[in-house]
Amino acid sequence: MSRAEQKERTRQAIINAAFSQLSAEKGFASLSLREVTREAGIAPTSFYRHFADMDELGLTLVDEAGLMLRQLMRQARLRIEKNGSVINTSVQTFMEFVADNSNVFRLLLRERSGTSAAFRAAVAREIQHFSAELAHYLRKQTECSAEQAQLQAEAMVTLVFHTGADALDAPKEQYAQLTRRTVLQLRWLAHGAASYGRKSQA
Amino acid sequence: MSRAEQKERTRQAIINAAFSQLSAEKGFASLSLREVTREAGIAPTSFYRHFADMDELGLTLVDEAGLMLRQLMRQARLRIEKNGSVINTSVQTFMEFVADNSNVFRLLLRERSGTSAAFRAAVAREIQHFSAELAHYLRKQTECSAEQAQLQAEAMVTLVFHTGADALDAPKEQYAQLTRRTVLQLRWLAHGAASYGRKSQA
DNA sequence: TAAATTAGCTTACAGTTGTAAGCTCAAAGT
DNA sequence: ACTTTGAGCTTACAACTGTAAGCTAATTTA
Repeated sequence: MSRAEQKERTRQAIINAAFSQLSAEKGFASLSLREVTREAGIAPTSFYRHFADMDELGLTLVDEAGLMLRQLMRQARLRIEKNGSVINTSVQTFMEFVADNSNVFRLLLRERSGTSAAFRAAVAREIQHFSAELAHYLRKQTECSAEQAQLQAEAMVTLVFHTGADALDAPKEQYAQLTRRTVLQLRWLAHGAASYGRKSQA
Repeated sequence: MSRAEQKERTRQAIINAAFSQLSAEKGFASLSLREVTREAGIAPTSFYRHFADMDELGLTLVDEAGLMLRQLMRQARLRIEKNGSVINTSVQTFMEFVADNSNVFRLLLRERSGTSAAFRAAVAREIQHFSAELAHYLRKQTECSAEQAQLQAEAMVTLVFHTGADALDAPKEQYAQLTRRTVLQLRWLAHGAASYGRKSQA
């Protein structure tokens, strides 16, 4: 095995260890370098061969999470093309993502309002991509100004994220209801933006 | 000074010390008992005369924050009666609260998705009160079912909270724009809920 | 007035943390 | 074949954490 190959392998081991230690009870802030390296199977000080400090690891995790979000969008896009209903399919897909990758979603959710400005900015950027894609769809479906579409998309993402957060603490039996409620909220928003915008082109 | 009086005084000193150590860079989780007692002017172990552990202190802080939220609502109510515009006045009032009590708002914002289930529940309860009051107003203004009003209120609170979070990282010059955008989102929501609900009484 | 209570103190300990210094030894470069 | 590089190791240290044990002194109660 080549040297670079091995290095990349332990790097991934560190990342995986970090992700696996995140949970409902443990956020990134309370992760310790020693615990992570212990799980990754290396000595504490070897950590520095890969990351300058825990913050650098954290930003890497956020990037990976953002990547997953983008994959999620791709998946949603496919399902929308088959299904047609943008709102319903999107929310459904997102809820599945939250259920299947709760640790990843929790990371984004927490660091969005966390104690590191760099983390907050990183998460905000990832969510921004997400909203921009949604805004693109909205413009295709309902014709309106780019600014309006963006504002509407941001509101929708905010509502969906919030529902995702609720889902983390709710039993699975409630997912359907949570989804239903959110879909209704989004429909109101879409409906209101369309008709209200027609009256006054703000 | 009576004994109970003095005790209450240092209890408040602890609470104040804790609040003052919260900041953009430091969340409740990274508060240390020793630091808090140092600022409160007592010995570390004296802490236990007032709280069983840091969690108990934290829940107290959340309660105090909820109290401030309720005061905020009362203030908003007064201003609405004079001003008339529910949405605009509410958002305005809320943004002032965030600006003037950013540490308090940050506490709620963070612990809402924090690592302690008890904290999350406590924050959720406070926000629930907030939404319920708003729902009450919505029912008076636009007639609709209680369930619809509640759902609409929750969406509005979610959007306003999110804007508050954005405001924490934004320069004050942007507050006006943030407010304007949010008001627009809320109007869409209100408008959509009214007209969409008329078509299909969900 | 004598006894009981208790807020706050001092001292102490065991555990954890991040990270500096320097070694080993296998892969990569020349 | 010889040298250089560098991933991972061991050891070590200073800083900090929460909290247990027990004392002091002042208020409260009997």
